[in-house]
Amino acid sequence: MRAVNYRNAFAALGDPTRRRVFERLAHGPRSVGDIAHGLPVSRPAVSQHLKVLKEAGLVTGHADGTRRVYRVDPKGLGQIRAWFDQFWEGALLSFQAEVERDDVGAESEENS
Amino acid sequence: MRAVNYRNAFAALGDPTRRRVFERLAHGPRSVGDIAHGLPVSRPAVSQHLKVLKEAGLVTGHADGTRRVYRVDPKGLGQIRAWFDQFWEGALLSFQAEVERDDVGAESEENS
DNA sequence: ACTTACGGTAAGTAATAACTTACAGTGTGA
DNA sequence: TCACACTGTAAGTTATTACTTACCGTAAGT
Repeated sequence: MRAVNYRNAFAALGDPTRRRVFERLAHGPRSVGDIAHGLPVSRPAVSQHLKVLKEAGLVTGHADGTRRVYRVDPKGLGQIRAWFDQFWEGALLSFQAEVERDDVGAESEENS
Repeated sequence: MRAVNYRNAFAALGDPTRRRVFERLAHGPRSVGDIAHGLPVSRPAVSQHLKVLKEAGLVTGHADGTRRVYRVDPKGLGQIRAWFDQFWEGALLSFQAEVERDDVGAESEENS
């Protein structure tokens, strides 16, 4: 059995196409062919993405006739959110503490 | 000017080592060598990870003597959170309409 | 039973990226 | 100025992975 942690979830959502698949599912349950229709990849590719998303605990799938209907799994979503929230608070706090200590008004550094 | 979207952020946090670097920064600003000390990768690897995190808008870096001190960028964090929240609500609502599942309590597994 | 629709899996390929060592650049102290 | 400490970058290697086509199993309609 897979880990179903935020670890895999982040890796899963890291891929653009896979994130696209996930976003479609957020609008409601959909079949595989339905998801693939409109995406620039083949249906097998979508199946593989769904497999990864499922193992990451982000989606669940159940049979409906010959179709496979997938939907977002709120449990997996909650795990990422939990990890992120712990982060959000901690990082924000330690940042605000810095701001108050010495003035950090200059955010001039940008990447190339 | 870079996109600084949640897109790059997810890809950035997808890598375990890079996420490790990011987590260290959440405890407070640190120098590159400080981050690398204790990680199973070389210092140049950490530098490369920091570059990716910076381009993803997740961290910022400023010079302090010969050291480079990095810290978490709350702006980048906020962008992911915004994307995630929009998702969280929408997906959860359309799902809760169907069934009432249990919450996000189950989190115990580890791997590798 | 036959045919069709739908989707998961196998196998193979090509692009990405995470890592290494070697080197260059910059700031600090004697 | 010389030596040292710290870090970013270059170049190269290796493992991962996202994608393709081909195939197989299963469910529904005729």
